[in-house]
Amino acid sequence: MADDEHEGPERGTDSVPADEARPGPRRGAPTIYDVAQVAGVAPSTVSRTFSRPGRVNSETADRIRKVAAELGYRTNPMARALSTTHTNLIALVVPDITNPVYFEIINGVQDEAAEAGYIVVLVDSRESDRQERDALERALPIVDGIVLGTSRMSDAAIRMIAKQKPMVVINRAVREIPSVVPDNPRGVRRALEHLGELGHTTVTYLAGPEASWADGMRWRGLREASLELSVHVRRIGPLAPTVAGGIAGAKAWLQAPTTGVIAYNDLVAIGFMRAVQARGVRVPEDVSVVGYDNIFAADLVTPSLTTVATPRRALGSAAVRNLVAQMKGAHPRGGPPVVVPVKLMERSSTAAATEQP
Amino acid sequence: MADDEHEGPERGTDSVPADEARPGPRRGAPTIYDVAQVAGVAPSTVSRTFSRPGRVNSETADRIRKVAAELGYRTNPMARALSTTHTNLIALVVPDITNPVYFEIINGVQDEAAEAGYIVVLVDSRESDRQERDALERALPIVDGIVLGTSRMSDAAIRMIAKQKPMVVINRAVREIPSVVPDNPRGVRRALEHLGELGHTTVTYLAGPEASWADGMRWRGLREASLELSVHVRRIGPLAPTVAGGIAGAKAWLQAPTTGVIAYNDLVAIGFMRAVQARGVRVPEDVSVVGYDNIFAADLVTPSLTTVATPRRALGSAAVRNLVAQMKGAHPRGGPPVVVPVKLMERSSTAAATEQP
DNA sequence: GTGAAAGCGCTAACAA
DNA sequence: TTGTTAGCGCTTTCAC
Repeated sequence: MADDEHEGPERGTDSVPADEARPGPRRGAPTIYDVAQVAGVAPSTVSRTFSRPGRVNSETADRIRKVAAELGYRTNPMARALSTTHTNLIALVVPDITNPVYFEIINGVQDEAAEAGYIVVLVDSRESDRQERDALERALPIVDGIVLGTSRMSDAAIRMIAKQKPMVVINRAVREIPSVVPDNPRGVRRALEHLGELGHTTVTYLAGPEASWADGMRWRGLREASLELSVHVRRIGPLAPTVAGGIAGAKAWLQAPTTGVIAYNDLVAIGFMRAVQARGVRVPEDVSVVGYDNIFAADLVTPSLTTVATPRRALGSAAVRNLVAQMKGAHPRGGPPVVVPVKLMERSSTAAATEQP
Repeated sequence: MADDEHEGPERGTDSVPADEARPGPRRGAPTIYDVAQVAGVAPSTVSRTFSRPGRVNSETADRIRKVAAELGYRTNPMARALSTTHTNLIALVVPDITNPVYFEIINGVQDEAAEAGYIVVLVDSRESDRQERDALERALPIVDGIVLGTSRMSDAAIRMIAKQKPMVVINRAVREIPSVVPDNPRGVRRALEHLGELGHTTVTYLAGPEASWADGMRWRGLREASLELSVHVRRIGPLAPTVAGGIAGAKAWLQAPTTGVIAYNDLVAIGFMRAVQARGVRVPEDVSVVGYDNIFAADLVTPSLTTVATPRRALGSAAVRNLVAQMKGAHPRGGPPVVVPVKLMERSSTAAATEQP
C-alpha cells in the first residue's frame, strides 16, 4: 500500500480531530484535477472517463477509475449540472400526499425514476391551484422534467409550464401534452355491469369535485353505459373526494334512495357506507355500493368494498417512462393519452338487488 | 410594447413553429450579465440585489429588479449552488411511502421546509438497509441536509452519513445525532393504563420488527408500566409491521388468548382484529385491542380502533426546524432527543374485560 | 485517444 | 455602495 507519496502529508492533515470538521461540504473534496494529476492525465480525460465512458482508452480509463476510487473522488452534480444544464432531477406533483390514492403513484414514479437514474423531488400542492403553481415554479428551474399527478391547475397553466420543461400528466388529458390515464370509461362500465347483473335497475352516482377531469370522464362513461345496459343512473354531487364528501352524499341519497350506488372514489364510498349504516341501512342488503380506486382501506372496512382498481403504480411508471423518453430528446407526442386498464374488485359491499329500500 | 429593439429579431426567431423548439433549457435565458448591461451596473451588483438584498442601494436595487422582471431573469440555481456549495434541497428518507404512518411526517416536513425555503427530495428506502444507503448516497451530494424518518440503517452507518451533512433523525435516538421522537414510554403506558382501568389483568404485546428502535422502546416502556400498574404483559413477535404481521400475531395469540392486546402499530392491530374476528372472536367483547399511531384507517375499521396517536406532523416539522438551525450554522446538539407528546384515542375496540375467552 | 482552454452563471473577496 | 476579478468543478469544442 505504498501510495503515491504526494498523498502523504495531505492525508495526515486530514486526520485531525473529526470534531473540528463541522458538518458541511467536505473541505477540499477531490476534483477531476486531483485525479488527473495523480493519474498523470489531463482533467478532460478524467471527465470523459466518467461522463463518456468509451471515448477513452480502456487502460487509461481503468487507471483513472482506480485513482479516483483511491482518492474518493465523486463527480460534483452541481458543477456537472451547470455545464450540461440538466440535473437528473424530476418533479412529481401531487395534490395531497395524504390521499391514499397517491401512494402507489409515488411508488411507481420513484421506482421507474430510480431505474433511469433520476431523483424525484416531491411537490405537494395541497389541493390548491395557487400552491401548486408556486411550488412548481420553485422546483421548475432545478428539474429536468415534471410528472403531474392529478393537477388542479388549468389546462392553460399546465401548457405554459410544459413549454419550459418536458412533462407528462397523470389522470387527465391535456391537449398537446403526453398523458397517461386509467381506463375510466371501462371502469365505470364494469361497475355498472356488475350492478346490472345483480339486478339493480337504478343506481346513484356520487359525483366528485366539479373541477375533476376524472369525474367528468366517469360520469360521461356512466351515462353511455347506462343506455347500453339499460340501467338507470342518477347523480348526486359535486362532492368533496373525501369521507366527509361521502357522508354529505349519503344525506342527499336518503331523500331518494336507490338499491345501487357508485361512488367517485373509495373515500366517498366509505363515507357513504358509514353514514347510511348509522341510519340503519344495511350494506349490501339494502344498498350495494361500488367504490373507485381500490385504496388500501377498501379492503379493511366492513363490509369490504367492491371497487374499481386503478393501476396506480403502473400509471406512475408509465408516466416516467414517457417522460424519460422526452428528456432523452423524443418529441413529445401530442397523441391520445396512454390508457392503462382497470379491474373490478368484487368484494362484500355489493349483492343482488332486493326491493327498493 | 415597443421593447428594446435588441429583442426584436430574437423574439421573431423564437416564434417559429413550437414543434421546432424541443423541450429543454430555454436557449439564452437572461443572466445577471444581461440584466447588468441593461441596468447599467456591474454583474456583481445584480448578484447582490438578489442574494444579499440590503447590501445594495435601494434605488439601484429597484431599478435592477425592474429590469430583471422585464427581461424575465431568474437566478440559476445550479450556478448559485456551484459557487455557494448549497442547493436549498433537503432529503427526506422514509422506509416505505406506502405506510400510512409516513404521510403526516412527509406533510410536516414539506410544510416546514417550504416555509424555510427548502425543497424536499424524497428518498424511499423500501424498508431495506441497502436501498436506503444507495438512494441516500445518490441524493447526498445534492442536498444541504437530511431528515431520516425512521431509518433501517445501523447507528454506525447513520453516523457515517451525518459526518457529511447535517442530519436529524425521527423515531429513533442515535448518539450524537439530533433526533425527535414521540413519547413512546408514555404512549404504551397510557395504553396499558386504559386497559387496566377496564379490568384487564393480562395483556399481550404484539411486537414489531426486531430491528425497530421504536419497538424496543415500547416493549421496555410496557414492562416498566406493567410493574407499576400490576397488569401482566406477554409478548408475541417479532412481527412484520403490517396487516399480515397482525394476522400472524393472531395465530400465535389464539394459542394463549388474553383479554387485552396492544399492538406495535395500527396495521398490526387491524390485521389481528380481522384474523380473530374470522375465528369468531368478538372485538371488544372477547378481546380489547389497542393500536399505535392512529393512522387514517384506524377510524374506518370495525370496530374503530382505540389507539395511541403519535403527532407525526409535529415530528416532521420539529425535525426540519432543527435541521434548518443546523444548516444555518448551529452546532448539532448531541443532547437528548426532542420528545413530542402522544395521546390515547379511545374508540370502540376496547371495553371492560369479561371472563377469559 | 488525449490535451489545452474556454466557458456554464453565479458569488465573493478585494479595491475603489 | 459599487466594480473588478477570480474562481466553483465540470463539459466540450478544437487541435494535436
